[in-house]
Amino acid sequence: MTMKEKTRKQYEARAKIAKAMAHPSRLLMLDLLQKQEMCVGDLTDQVGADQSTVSKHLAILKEVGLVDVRKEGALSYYRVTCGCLDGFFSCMETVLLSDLKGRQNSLK
Amino acid sequence: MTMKEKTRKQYEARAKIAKAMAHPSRLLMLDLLQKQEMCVGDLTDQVGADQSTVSKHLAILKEVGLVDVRKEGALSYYRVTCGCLDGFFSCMETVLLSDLKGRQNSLK
DNA sequence: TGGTTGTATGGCAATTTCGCCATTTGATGT
DNA sequence: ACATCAAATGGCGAAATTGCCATACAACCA
Repeated sequence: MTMKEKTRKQYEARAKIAKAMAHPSRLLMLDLLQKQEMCVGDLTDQVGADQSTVSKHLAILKEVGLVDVRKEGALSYYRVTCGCLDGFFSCMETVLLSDLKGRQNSLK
Repeated sequence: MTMKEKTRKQYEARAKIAKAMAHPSRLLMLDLLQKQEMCVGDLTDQVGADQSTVSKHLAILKEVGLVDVRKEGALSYYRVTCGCLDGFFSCMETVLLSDLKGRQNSLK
C-alpha cells in the first residue's frame, strides 16, 4: 500500500463519519442521545418518521461507531459513544453564523 | 412557523454542512486549504480528479460557507473560512479510535 | 483579434441514499 | 402454544450524489 493510498483511506474513513451525520434526522437523534439514552420507540416519536426508518438511521450511526446499543428485554437503548459532539455542533454553528455575516457583507 | 418547524430547519442547516464534508476529496481539500490557500489547478493535482470535478467540489464547500474565494487574474484562490476544523477532524479521529477499540473488545 | 490558460457550468449515466410498506425476528406474558 | 409488543430487515420506487466529457466563460498575451 502506497503512502497516498493510506491517506486516501484515512479520508474515506473520516468521510464515512461525516456522511453518517449528514442527515437532519440523524443529527437530531445524536443531539437527543447525547443528553440521555433512548429506545427506538421514543426516538421514533421525537423524529416523526416511520419506525423502520429510525431503526435504519440508528444502524448507520452504529456502523460508524457514533452510538452504541444496550438491550434490555425487548427494548434497545441507544446512546452516544463519544463526548466530542458538542465541538462538532458548535463548529457548525460557527460556520452558519460566519456564513450569514459574509452574505450580509456582500450586500453592502 | 411552529417551534418544531424552526428546529427542523436548524438541523437541516447543520446537515448541509455535514453533507458538504461527507466526501473524501472534499475533506482532503479542506485539510489542504486550512494550511494555505490554493488555486483550483493546484487542488486538482493534489486530489487527482478531473478539474471540473474539483471545481464542483469547491462550489459545494463554498455554498455552505466552509471556504471562500479570492480571484487574482485568471486564478481563483480558495481558503478555509473557519478556524474550528481541527476540532472537527480530531473528533473524527476520536470516533475512529474508540470504534476500533470497541470492535477489538467485542472479539475477546 | 485570435490563441492560450485557468475556471466554471451543462449534461448525462452510474451509483448511492431515502423512506415507506410489508415482513421477520426476538422477548414477554397469558 | 399463541398473541402481543419492540426492533430489525427486505424490497422497491423516488430523489440525490458523483464524476467525467464537452463546452462556455474570463483574463491574459502575442
